Amino acid sequence: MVADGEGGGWLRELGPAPGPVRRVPDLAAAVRAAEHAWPEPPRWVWSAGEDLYPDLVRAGVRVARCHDTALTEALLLGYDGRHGEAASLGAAWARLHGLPVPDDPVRPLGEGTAAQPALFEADRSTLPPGTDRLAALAEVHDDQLRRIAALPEPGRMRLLAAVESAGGLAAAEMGHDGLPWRPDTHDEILTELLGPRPPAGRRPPVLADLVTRISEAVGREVNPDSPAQVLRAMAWVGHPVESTRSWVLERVDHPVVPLLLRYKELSRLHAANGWAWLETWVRRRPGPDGRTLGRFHPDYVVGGVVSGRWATRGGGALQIPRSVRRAVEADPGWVLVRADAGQLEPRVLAAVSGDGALAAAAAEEDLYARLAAQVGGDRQRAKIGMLAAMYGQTSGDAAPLLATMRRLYPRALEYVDAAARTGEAGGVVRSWLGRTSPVPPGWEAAVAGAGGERRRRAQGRFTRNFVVQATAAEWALVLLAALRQLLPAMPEGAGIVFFVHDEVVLHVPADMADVVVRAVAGAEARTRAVLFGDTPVRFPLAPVVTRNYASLTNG
DNA sequence: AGGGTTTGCCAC
DNA sequence: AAACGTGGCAAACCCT
Repeated sequence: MVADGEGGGWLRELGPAPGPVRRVPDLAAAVRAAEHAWPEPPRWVWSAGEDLYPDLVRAGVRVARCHDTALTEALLLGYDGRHGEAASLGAAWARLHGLPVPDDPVRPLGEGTAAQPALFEADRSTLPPGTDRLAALAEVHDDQLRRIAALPEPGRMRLLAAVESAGGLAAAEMGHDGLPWRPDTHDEILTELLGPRPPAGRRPPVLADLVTRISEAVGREVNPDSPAQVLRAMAWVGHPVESTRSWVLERVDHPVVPLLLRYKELSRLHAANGWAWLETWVRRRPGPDGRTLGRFHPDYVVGGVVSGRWATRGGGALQIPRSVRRAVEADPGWVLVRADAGQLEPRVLAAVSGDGALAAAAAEEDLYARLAAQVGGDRQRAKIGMLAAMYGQTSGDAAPLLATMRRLYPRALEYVDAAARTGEAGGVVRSWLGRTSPVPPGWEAAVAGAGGERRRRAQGRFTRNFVVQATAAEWALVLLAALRQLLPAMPEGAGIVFFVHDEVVLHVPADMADVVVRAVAGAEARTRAVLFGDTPVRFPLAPVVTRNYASLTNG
């Protein structure tokens, strides 16, 4: 599929017997028809779903599957150690023809709730003018299939490309539907904690009061937003500190400390998720009973993190603080279905390393409790030991615990230790499906000079964590893809509305909650089987039906 | 005035 | 308890 920038486009069936080029005046209508007319929906090949699919979704069209050449190109380049090279259709095509490779188009930063651009607006393919875009796309697609087939494990990369592409679909759909967000509840939370909303640019009353009390406690004017001024203030009152981080201040016994900590907490809320955020990111619409309903529309970036986790552009969707989650509430007559994969990373390590003892613990609902029994300590210490093994922590409490871990879970520890050694030596490691770690640019020079040994160890911690985090990220991608397939037909706006690393939230009519919960369970089973076959490791999702997000959030 | 860097905290 | 992985983001800071 190629769009013409005016709502239409060109289609051509690929495969053993390629069909003719079809010019269609209404791309959305043609896609909708194809999704229904064929015995099985097609796998759409397109050059950047990020540009195309949001427009289709806005036009009311959803597709079952796709092959996104930009996302796939980035995976294949990364596999070859070429992270960061341009991955657009124009770039891939130029490399095939030995031509100068254009940079990828720069995407605008998050646009908040501003009006969306016109249908199928931008041609960001970066192909030279006059190039037959459909032919170029087919050529790049062919080439990608060949490169995948030539890999040592083609099936894994084929799966990774498929779920990365499906992630692109899910991201656009979630961004469109949005997370149900009550502006009135958010405003109540802010007013409770900060006082009434101040005029723009002014501090809310509670913060202004704290500034006064902080200055009084110190004996001179202090702007608590300025780390430099706070450092000077602490020295002035006889408690010099090396930084103003809250865990450093917490250890200081002086009356100004509680005031500073309270100020930090509240000013963070005001700056990051205050009234300005609410205006920018939550689109309001009238609801029943005169209430105002809202939607938070994150702009997800699939594969935006080296490990394959998603990022977001603007709005901070992956860091919604616990204090405002009460504002996330299902519409009247609807419910939220929330499912998060508890202890995902140690379970992933158990599955990929094939460590029998760790897999036995990972067969349980509470992995850490089982670990504690095996380690002969308490749950908290077992958890610290496991995290230390995956993050490469060596100081503090971790050292003796690590020795125990090495003895009890030799294969699991060897798996991450080997990854760390590879990283320290400047090598690359790969996730279960083949996502590949980057080597920092200028590596040889960086490790040759002063601080080189520290750089090596840092890279070792990165690759150690990469093999686990990147595989956990693809577990989540497979889950999203499976869930998209297994969900029943639902009314407009219902479905997956939020995703953060190891957690999905669905917003559905209340009478569909049961069938959705079953779909989640089915998606987990399918994900486990597709990735790890008949492993004993479980990935408990424990889907919960609720009206309010906060009521089920830990902590 | 404007851009890049530093600091610190939020999430997983 | 505090230096152990991936990020986004805002305000202060520093320089041109």
